[in-house]
Amino acid sequence: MPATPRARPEKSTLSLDAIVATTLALVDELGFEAVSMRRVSLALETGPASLYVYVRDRRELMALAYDLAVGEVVLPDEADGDWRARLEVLVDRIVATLGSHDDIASVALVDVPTGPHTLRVMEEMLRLLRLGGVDDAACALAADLLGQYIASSALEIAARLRAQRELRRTAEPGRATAAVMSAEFSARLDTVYRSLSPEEYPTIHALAPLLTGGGGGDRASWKLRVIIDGLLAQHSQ
Amino acid sequence: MPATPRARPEKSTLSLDAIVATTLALVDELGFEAVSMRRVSLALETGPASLYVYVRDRRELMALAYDLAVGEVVLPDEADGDWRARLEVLVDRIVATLGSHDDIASVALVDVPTGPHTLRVMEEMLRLLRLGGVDDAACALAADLLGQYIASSALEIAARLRAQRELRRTAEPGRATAAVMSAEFSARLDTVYRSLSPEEYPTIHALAPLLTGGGGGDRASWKLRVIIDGLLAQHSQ
DNA sequence: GTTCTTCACGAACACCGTTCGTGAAGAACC
DNA sequence: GGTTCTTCACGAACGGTGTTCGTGAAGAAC
Repeated sequence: MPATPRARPEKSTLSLDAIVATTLALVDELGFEAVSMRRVSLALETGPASLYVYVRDRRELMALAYDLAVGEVVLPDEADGDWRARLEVLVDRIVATLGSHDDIASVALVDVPTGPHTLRVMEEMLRLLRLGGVDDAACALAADLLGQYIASSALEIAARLRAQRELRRTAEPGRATAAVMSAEFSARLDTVYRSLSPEEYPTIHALAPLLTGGGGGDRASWKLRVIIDGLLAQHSQ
Repeated sequence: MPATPRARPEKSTLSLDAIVATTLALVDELGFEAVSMRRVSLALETGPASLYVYVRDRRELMALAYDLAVGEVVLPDEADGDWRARLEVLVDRIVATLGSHDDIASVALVDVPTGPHTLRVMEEMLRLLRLGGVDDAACALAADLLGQYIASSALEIAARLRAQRELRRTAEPGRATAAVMSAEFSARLDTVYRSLSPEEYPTIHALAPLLTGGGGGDRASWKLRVIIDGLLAQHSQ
C-alpha cells in the first residue's frame, strides 16, 4: 500500500489472477455457458482482445477457473477417520465444491485438467487409495473412475441447483420450501415415467417413484460407497 | 414409389425424421459442437428458420439425435450369458455406440433423456438388474450410476477418437499405427505427470505410467466390473 | 370458389470467439 | 537524460452463432 492512499483510482492493471477470479465469479452469477470473453472483459472494464494477452482460449480460461474452484476444497485430516472415510469425505467435498460453480465441472469432461490444485487433490486421492491397500494398477484406474464420478455428479448437482433457482424466480416468492422445489423439479420426470405403458416398459413403470425420488445427499453417498466397495471386491478377488 | 420414376427431383419436403437423421450424420462428420442450425439447414437445402417449425431448440434437436443414436444399440440375448454378462454387454454397446457419434453423449449430462430408444435401453438395464436379485431401491440408484458411467465413458471414447483423427490428419500419411497414435495421445499427459516434483506429488509421480497407460477396452471393462461388484457387495451387506 | 390453416424461408437482431494492427507506457541500455 | 525496445491494452473488424418475426405460398376444408 503506497504512502498516499488517495492515488489509486483509475483502473487496476490487468492480471491473470484477476481475470480468472472474475471469470469464476461470473460463472457463479450468470452460469457457465453465459460467461463469454466479452462479459469477462466488460466486468474488468476493458475489451475482449485484452484477455488474449493472458489466455489462449476461452477453454484455457475456463480450465484455469476450474482449477481455482478446486482450490477451495479442503483436504480431510485425521479427524475424518480412516482412509476410506477420508476418501469419501474428499470426494464429497470436491463434488459439492464443483457443483456450486454451475457447469464448471464440464471442463473435466472435455480435457483432463492438470492445474496445481487439481493435482493436489488427485495426489491425496491416490495416496488414500494406496493407504487402503489397493494395488497400484487399481489405484490408477480407480482415480480415473472416481474422476468420472466426480465430474458427472457435480454436473448433476449444478443442474439441480439451477433448476431450483429458476423455480424460485418463476414461482411466487415467500412460498416454496426447498423440499417442495426439489419435488417440483423431478415431477416432470416422474410424470414421464408414470405415463409409460406398463406393457412396454413394465420395470420403469414399476420403479418410477424410486427412479426420481430420494434426491441429493443420500443418493450420492450410496453411489460412492458402491464404487469403493467394488474396488475392494476387485482387490480381494 | 409413383408410376413415373422420373418425376421426383426438386426437393423432398421437410420432415422431423429427415432433420434429425441429417443432424446425426453431420455430428459424425463435423463433430457435435460444429453442427449448427445453419449447417443442418444448409444440408437440407433450406434456411435455418425452417427447422424451428419442427424443433423448439438446438438442444431439443440434439436430444432427438441422441435418441436416434441410442436406437442403434442392439439388446443382448440369451447367447450373451447370464444377467450380469448381458448387463455388461449392454452397457459396453451403449458406450461404444454413443462414443462413435462424437460428443452426442453430452446431451445426457445436460438433461435426462426420455426418448423411446433411451427408455427401451433403460428398461432392459433395470430388468437385468432385477433379474440379478438387486432390490428395487438399489436398481434405481444403479441405473442412475450406470447412466453417469455411460455418458462420461462415451465422452472419453469420443475424445480419444477425435484425437486420433486429428493426429491422422496432422501426421504424414501411410505411417502411424493405431497403437502409436494412442501412445502419442497420452504422451502429453505422461510428460506432465512425470515432470512433477517427487517431493510435492510423490504418488502421482510414482504411478505416472499407470495413470496414462493401458488405454481403451481393458480399462472400460474393469471399471464396469467394479461398479457391478460394488452393487452386489452393497446388496449382500 | 373461397376461406383457413399449415409450413417454408428471407431478413434481421443481438450476440459469440478470435485476430489484426495501432498505439502508449514502461524497462533497458547507452 | 535520451533513446531504443519490449510489453501490454484495446478499437475495429471478420465470420460465424441461435433465434424471432413477418411475409408469403400451397394445400385442405368447407
